[in-house]
Amino acid sequence: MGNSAAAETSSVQSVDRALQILNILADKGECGVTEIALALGIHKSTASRLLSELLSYELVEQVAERGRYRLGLGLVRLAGHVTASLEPVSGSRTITRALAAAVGETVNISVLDGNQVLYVDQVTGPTIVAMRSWIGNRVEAHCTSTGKALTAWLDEPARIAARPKRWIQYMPNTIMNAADLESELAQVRERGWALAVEEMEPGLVAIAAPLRDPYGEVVATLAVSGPAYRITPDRYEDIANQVVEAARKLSGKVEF
Amino acid sequence: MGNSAAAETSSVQSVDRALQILNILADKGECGVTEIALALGIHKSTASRLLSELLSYELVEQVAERGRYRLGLGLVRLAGHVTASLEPVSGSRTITRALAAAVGETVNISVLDGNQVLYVDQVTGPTIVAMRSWIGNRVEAHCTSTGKALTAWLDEPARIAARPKRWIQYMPNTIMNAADLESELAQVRERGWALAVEEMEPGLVAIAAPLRDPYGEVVATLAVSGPAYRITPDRYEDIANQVVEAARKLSGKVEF
DNA sequence: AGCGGAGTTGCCCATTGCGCAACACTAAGC
DNA sequence: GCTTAGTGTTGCGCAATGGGCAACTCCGCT
Repeated sequence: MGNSAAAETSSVQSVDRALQILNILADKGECGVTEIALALGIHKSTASRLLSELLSYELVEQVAERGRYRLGLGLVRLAGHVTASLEPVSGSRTITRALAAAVGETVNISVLDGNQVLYVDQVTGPTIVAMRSWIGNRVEAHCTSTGKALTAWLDEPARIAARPKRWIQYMPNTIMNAADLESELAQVRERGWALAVEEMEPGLVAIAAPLRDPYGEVVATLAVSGPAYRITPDRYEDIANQVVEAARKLSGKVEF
Repeated sequence: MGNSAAAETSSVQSVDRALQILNILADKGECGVTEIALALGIHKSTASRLLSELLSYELVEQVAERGRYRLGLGLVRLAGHVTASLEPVSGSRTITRALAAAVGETVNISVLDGNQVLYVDQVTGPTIVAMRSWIGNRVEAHCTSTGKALTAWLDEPARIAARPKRWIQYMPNTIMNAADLESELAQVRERGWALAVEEMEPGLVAIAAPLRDPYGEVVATLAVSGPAYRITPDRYEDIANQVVEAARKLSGKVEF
């Protein structure tokens, strides 16, 4: 009880426990030592020592002296290295910047994480700021253009696994059943790009194209997003063509 | 040799080693098992088992089967929870969004990390996208408005520690010595806000104000950034006033 | 085909992680 | 102000686990 499936195959129990603590804190936000000990089925002195180790690397932090724990900024620093390593080879960032400049909207790159979209890179609208950004947050795959582009080319079992557990009506336009979603994904495959118009949030329009590895597998997506009053229907085709072209250029450069 | 200072006070050696592996991968990008074992002074079978554990939680990933390792997307997911927990209390995000809408430029929140600025939150220009973003990347503190706002109110030893190890001339406007930096920080304290005009990157202008905890300590900054052709000198005062006002509102809400 | 090196895994032993007990600290109730 | 209950921390000793060794598989190079 309280042990993950990973624990069943664990070869280093104490490391496994420490990493489970990180997941518990991710789920609950903040936790006390005793609470974590109970969740893991270990003694509170054990939990305290594991937390102390994580604390020394700043993967967790204490809300107050001798108080509850939460995830720490050390994770943000490490994650920054992940996004740095995701950056395509020299010159590729110019493709996403050029696209952002040409279209005048935000451009991002995402990967599929279970049944959700995980944002891993972003270039804001016409901007000169060279700061790399990436987004740890994620949204449901079925009601975003990136999610549709990520799942459209999966085989059927994988597409079914990527469907939401519950169909929530975020917006009047939100897709609410499997048949409509499959129909939508068929259109994505036919066109080569995905569209989402006010399905997740009022006024938000996004157009996405797949990024493929050398084997042709879809490993990420490239997307443009902006407000509906700027990305009007008459611009969809043109923006889509630009996204698809940029995605084609990037597909030979990005590896995940 | 190969052991961190933390290892000297470590109470869980194997967890300590696993976390050192993460730092090694952050530094080197990619590593083999044998390389990591040598760096840590442990047997390669030990390194392999520790990596296997990190792999099962996706904190690392293998570039190829039986190949080299690098940091994994599991870190991005965990870090996303950190930024979620950094989000100010209900309603506060409206302050940064309102500021972004009013000024028409990108707004971000940063903290000081050694002698660099670590970006922890960002709202892009007038946008409807509700996705939270944060930036694991960091830049030198002395040549950004956020860095100046973060360090201006430190005591002298801390300000000296926050100076760059080497004064690199990124731009003609870049501050290149301690005296000029101290003078600039004195102005920041006097005005209550910091300015950086093309010091880090061509065309980039940023204005930042400190975010204080209930004890008045500067714990983060709020900044607006954009291109020089839009953020012209005649707009500095007005933007600064809006940033200071938004920072004042946020200071009672943000805790780190 | 042979060699060298990297990564993996079974096994056994010594070291380390862990539970126990005791302590320090804090908040709540009277 | 005192008492009680609960939380988090730490010294200690023991047994369970982590880790080194050896052997294996796999792959690239000659």
